[in-house]
Amino acid sequence: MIGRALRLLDAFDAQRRELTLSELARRADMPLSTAHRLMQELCAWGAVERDADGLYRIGLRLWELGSLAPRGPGLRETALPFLEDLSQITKENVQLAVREGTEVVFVERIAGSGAVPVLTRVGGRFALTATGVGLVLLAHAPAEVQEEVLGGPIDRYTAKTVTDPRQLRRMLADTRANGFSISDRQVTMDALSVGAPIRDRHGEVIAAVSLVVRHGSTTPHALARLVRTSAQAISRALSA
Amino acid sequence: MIGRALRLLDAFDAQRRELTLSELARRADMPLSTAHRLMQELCAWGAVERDADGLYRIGLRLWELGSLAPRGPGLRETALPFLEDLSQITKENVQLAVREGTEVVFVERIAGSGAVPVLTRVGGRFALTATGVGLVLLAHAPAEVQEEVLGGPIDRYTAKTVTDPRQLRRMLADTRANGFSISDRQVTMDALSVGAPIRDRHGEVIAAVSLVVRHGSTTPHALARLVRTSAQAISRALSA
DNA sequence: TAAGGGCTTCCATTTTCCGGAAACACCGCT
DNA sequence: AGCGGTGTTTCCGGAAAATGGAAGCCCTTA
Repeated sequence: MIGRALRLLDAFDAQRRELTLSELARRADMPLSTAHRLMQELCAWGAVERDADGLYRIGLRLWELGSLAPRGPGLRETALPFLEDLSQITKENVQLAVREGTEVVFVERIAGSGAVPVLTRVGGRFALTATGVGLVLLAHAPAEVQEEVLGGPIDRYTAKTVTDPRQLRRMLADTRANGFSISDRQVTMDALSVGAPIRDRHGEVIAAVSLVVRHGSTTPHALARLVRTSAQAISRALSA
Repeated sequence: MIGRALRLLDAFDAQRRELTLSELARRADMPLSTAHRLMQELCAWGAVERDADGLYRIGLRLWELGSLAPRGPGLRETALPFLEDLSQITKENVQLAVREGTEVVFVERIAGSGAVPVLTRVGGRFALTATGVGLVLLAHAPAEVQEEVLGGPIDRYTAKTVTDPRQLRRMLADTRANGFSISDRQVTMDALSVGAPIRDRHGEVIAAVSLVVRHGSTTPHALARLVRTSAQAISRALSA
């Protein structure tokens, strides 16, 4: 069963990049002998590595494979110059993200020189309902995804986080109508983000870009124009 | 069998980031029905993705996992500021690489503003015998690796590529003695690279950094000082 | 309309994986 | 030294899952 091996790999995360065999077996909930055999196979192929200390880590081989993901590094490559422009002009935080299931995955993040510290990490995940990029991606997601997200429990991060499905639906409609989203202090009380959709050649929304600024520092609509323009430029670059 | 699934993933490379089921089965040399079932499992987990066009691609999930590799993105993170300094000061190309088996794997590459175009790609591989980083990593590799590399056939890229094992051994000895390596036009006739070792807290060489400059533009020894200093700074940052 | 290429499903066979158990290695503690 | 604790490795028979040929489906092209 291939699922077993994948469960083992799942045991790694940003906090735990190095694990002992026992920890792996515990976290993946399987007998030690099974974990041992599977890890040996993964090791032989290079998916994981292990040195004298006996700890397992994600291997280079897996990283190489991962860097072939079109929606990850592929997207990142073509978008990067535009994101840097945006960062240069505004001196604010720029984020690039895609949707995976019912979550946002951050693909790139450029920290602006004098900007609010952001808590997202490249490769990290977040709820679709709170961030600027999340709202854009949710607004253009298939109906079934929207229902699943709006029907389920909605995480609250601050007093300003919108958790009412009716209100969220209105925000999504606005996002579609305006071509940009605003998340005002929904993640932290000192930050606001403005997101815009990136489309493929067929017009499908495949990613989102956003600016994250300190609350009150600028008017959202000024940012919206910049972000939308940048998103459109990226869309064009992708279609070329 | 887990090896089967890994063989399928191996079918992807930088040239072929999107494959049909048939191509996958062909490249991994297995029946269509087997490939189909395995790809379905990988898809369900998110290791690969597939949209309406039916093509398979590496999935985000795999990219996320890959970005947990300590020797890849982990090393990159701590080294990046130093590499950028080096790039700022010299305006030349900076490369960061590690050894995997008998090859160099490039972990980061910063293109200098007015520098020679380099042909390496992040996540790409190269022979240990030709580049500046390769010579450093080979010079400090276990004896068995050195034997395997020097004993086997040695790729030639230019008229200046050193392919004689005796001469290579001398270069490796020099590299160890000097604390830096010089690859003079061994990869392309217009470029020269100078590499230096990055060590972990135990003094083991775990990576290498290099400057790649146009041949004749600067004296190698001036570069060597810069690269060595930078490599030592990175080593210290890693041990902290 | 027929042929070709690609994709998906089915299912009996057989191969492989599974995981308990036992042994091993290495601590720190008494 | 002896002892409990923790982590690792190997073994092997029973059980379960992978395998891949075949047949059917859906396109596009000739």
